[in-house]
Amino acid sequence: MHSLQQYLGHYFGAPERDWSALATWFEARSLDKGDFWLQPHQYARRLAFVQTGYVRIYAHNAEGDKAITQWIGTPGGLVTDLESLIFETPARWYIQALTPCTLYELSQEQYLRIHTLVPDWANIERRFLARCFVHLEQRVFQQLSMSAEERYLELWHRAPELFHTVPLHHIASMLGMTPETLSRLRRKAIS
Amino acid sequence: MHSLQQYLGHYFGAPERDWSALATWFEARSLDKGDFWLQPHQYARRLAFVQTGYVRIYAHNAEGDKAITQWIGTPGGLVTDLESLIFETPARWYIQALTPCTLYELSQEQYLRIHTLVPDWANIERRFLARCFVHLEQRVFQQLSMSAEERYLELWHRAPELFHTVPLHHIASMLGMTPETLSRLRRKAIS
DNA sequence: GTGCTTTCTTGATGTAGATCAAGGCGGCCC
DNA sequence: GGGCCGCCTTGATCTACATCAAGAAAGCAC
Repeated sequence: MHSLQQYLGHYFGAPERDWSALATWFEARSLDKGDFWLQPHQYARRLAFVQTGYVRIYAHNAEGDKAITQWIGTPGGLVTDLESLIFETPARWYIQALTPCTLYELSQEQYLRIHTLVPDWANIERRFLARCFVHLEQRVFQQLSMSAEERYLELWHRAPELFHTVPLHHIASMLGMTPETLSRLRRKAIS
Repeated sequence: MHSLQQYLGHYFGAPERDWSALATWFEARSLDKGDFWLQPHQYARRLAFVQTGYVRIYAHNAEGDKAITQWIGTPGGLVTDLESLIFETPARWYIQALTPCTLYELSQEQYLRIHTLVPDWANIERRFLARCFVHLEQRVFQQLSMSAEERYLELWHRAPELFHTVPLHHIASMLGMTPETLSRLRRKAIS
């Protein structure tokens, strides 16, 4: 468990800076398991750092018969619907607590005023958004270049705690495979 | 064929603005078919708009035995290695001309000075980077939720000109399938 | 605790898409 | 123009992964 200030430093790429002033702008909030933090057609109007617990970001496929988990937010992670927040459009993602959660929320208005508090915010935000982009670029590349087994092993090494904290079928969905396939790959990896 | 100013307006989300001053900061450059605009371990130090021609952005898989096309840059599109440009790290992508190309280049130094020319550049750039992020988010979602055939049809509707301007095996790679599969899907779609 | 729901596993079978191999054809170089 | 090479297609075969179905185990409500 770390402090909000550490999360800010980590996410915005300046861990040595004093983020305490900005940290006071956030508000704590808790979610029960299953609660929705956001649903499609709402407007995001806020972002949040996960303090404890796990949330999944998902949407339905075009046919509407399957829920696709795009991402699982973990402690220290930031969650929002970026498109909705920045462009003030209706959200496209469900964001739902997979476990009881505590979050630190920042409203859109406060977010847009960070530059009055942090002089070089424009530069920090630029690097933050670029980091997010590069991360997704990497994910696209993985999906184009790796097998289901390789994707599973990569996640297992990067975030092993996920596998005993959230339902495995959501992990399978995020990795682009069925729960059965994930189950078999796990058995294979253990032996 | 459109002007650089139109590309700027389109990419930075302000088509009505007068971009002529910034446009003078760009330099024209041409590439022959097969030329590399960037290779891994170089530093990007610039970005470019494609005026005419097509470029592919690719990298080798972990085993090093396959080249994975991440993206094909088309006229009006912007190409760079964002991570290398923003964080001044060695590039990870090859960027290569698939056809003879003309580009408009902007150096990293000029890029970092745009804010002196465009007062609300911070906001424009923020929206630009967020747009890029959302675009990749959509791509990840497509790969998680759509079949090879659906991905092919989606690209065919969105960018049909690609299919008669660049080698199909690069398109197949970008779509996450083999050239044989793309060939069979094309035949199926025609009939 | 009892019952119900959700999750996970396992096996049997099906299939989308990969791989392997070969041939045609068009562009391009000399 | 002849020859070569890159590209695309086609067929045969293979396999990674999906689907379908069932049962065990664990969590949760009451």
